[in-house]
Amino acid sequence: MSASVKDVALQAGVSVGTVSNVLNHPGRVSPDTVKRVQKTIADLGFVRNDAARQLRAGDSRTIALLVFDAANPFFADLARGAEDAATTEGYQVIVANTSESLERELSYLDLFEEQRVRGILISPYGDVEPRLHALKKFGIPSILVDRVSENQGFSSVSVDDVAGGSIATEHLLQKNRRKIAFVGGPLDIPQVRDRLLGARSAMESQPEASLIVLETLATTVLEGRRVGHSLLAMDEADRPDAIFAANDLVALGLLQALVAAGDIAVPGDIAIVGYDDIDFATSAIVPLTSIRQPSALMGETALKLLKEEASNSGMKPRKVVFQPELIIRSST
Amino acid sequence: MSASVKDVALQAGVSVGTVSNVLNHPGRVSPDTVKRVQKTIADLGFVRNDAARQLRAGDSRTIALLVFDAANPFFADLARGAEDAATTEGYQVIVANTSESLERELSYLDLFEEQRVRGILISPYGDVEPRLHALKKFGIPSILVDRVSENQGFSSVSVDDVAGGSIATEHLLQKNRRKIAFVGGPLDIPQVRDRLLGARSAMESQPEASLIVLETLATTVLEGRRVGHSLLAMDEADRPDAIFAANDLVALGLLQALVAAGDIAVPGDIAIVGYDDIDFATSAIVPLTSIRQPSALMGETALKLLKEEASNSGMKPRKVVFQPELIIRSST
DNA sequence: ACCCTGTTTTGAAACGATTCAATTATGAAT
DNA sequence: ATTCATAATTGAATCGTTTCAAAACAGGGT
Repeated sequence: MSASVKDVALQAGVSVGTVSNVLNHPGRVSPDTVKRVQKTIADLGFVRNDAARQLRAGDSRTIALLVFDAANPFFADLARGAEDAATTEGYQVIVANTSESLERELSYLDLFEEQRVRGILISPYGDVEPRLHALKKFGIPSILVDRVSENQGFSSVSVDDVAGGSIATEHLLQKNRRKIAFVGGPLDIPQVRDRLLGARSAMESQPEASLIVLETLATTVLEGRRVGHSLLAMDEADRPDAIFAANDLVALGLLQALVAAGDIAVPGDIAIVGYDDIDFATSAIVPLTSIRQPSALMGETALKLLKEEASNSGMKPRKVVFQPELIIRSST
Repeated sequence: MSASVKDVALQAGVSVGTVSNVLNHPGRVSPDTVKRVQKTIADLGFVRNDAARQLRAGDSRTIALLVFDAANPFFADLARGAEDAATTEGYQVIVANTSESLERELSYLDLFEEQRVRGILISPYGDVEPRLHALKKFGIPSILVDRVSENQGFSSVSVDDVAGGSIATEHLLQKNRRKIAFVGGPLDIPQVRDRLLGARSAMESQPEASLIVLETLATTVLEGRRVGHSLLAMDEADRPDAIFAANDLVALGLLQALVAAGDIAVPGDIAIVGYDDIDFATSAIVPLTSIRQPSALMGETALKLLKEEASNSGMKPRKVVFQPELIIRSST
């Protein structure tokens, strides 16, 4: 159907080897020949078949980025960072979204293995380290983003979530809040767990303060709204006077539910801190205090680590940890 | 390095053809043999090489989705719709983001051509129809999303942006606003142009009302904020009393700038209508009136159209147009 | 025994690039 | 003229699958 390297060779009066060289090592070919072959390529509309290229050459230019919630702007920013870095490095990034399904997560990993991608950037949802180990043995390195390796087996780029949780909670305590609720989940997601852990450790400095945990099924706006409504239904005396939300989406959902009702003031009755500092936190109904993570920089860093690991498979895992930053706005 | 179909064949005591059949047409192979081969595959950790598969079989299972702003939740929703549909159809979607760069847009199209993807879903940024035509001739169909084909050459899934613009503007007029500003850009993006067109046509019913256009460089929160500040700097008498923003991101940016200043009330002094009805519109500082598009459904529909076109290349282009819906909230 | 009809299985021939050892051209130096 | 070193070109072998015509097998029915 479409022209192959052989057709080009025939038409240009050279051998297939020369055509391939024009494509991949133009320096080895005389300038005249390069020009002639390129003209023929244009005339015939030849387009190199990447499957054949990859089969023979053995290396892919594609890097996969696997996240569990592409709707979260935090991941969109992270992806952009990775993509920008990839473009300058000559790689291509494909983004896949598992929508918080372990099944999909594994099935995408299978796919990437069949495709022999050059490497994987993953913000894991389930317990995939064993699978990633197998991939590594197979020759496909992974970098964990927004999470550290459980057993030091992988390089990672993350933010100190324990510190973040602690900063957020300290801030609330400092504002004289004493009945704090942590809203987020599921709790087996490490990011969520660590943020909670940080919150707990901050609580220790204030023995008379209490922390309750309201677990959600996902860290989404919808779940936040759900919890918000359940807070409205609560007896006023029992209500917390502050909330630390596991991420901004949950925080925004809470805000929607609480503020829409009109009889709960933020931060008057309840102060709220979110996490991620997404763009929309600024323009929220009550501009949201949040913990900022350098999302694009994280994506960029992860890609660079991966690049090194891909070209030098014997490397020791490295761990880059960024520090989170408290951004104070009206919600506290 | 890794086991091939030949290794499996050898180890299992069958021919390579049989191994391939176990993989692709298990019905043709006796149950015993299937079981034996599958065990060997597991033992050897064989993973099919997709490049080889695609080279020989000639067809790819991959569909590309190319958008110009992955940070816009509208596109994230659209992508999710397409992904979900793809999974059930046995396809895989890879998402690529051009960040509003024509150069990147073309370079991704080149890449997809080399990869012989099964088809392309694209929300075009620049004038890519000629390029898409070439791809079609080459055997790669495209579906336009969120935009119709200029010359009827391609199937498309879109929302009637002219109607949307008109609905939004009528709503403002009905609220007795007479000095309306359209904020968005660049104006050569068809979506923006059409929304403006709709606004203009709605204006005709109110000759004494005026429409000014404040063009932005991109439809982002940042640009919205920039325009917002320039409005603040304006003489109060000259200020518009209503804004129709080309999308919700711009509207949220405007809100941030206007409301933060404190001396402009929304909707008191200026009413605002956005476009897309993203999740965050609800939880905005002033919940945003917006024009809703069925984003996930659009993605799903686009994928289905593509699937049909991929298996039957002679099809006439079809055009699916959804109707936009006005969602009224506090900002008007 | 033999024929016939399905089922299974086989294995060589693609697919379209890249690679690399071998060959040929080029031209400067003697 | 001849030699030699270097540059440019060749083309067969290879990557790991799938395909498909042909061969082998199984098991009734006569």
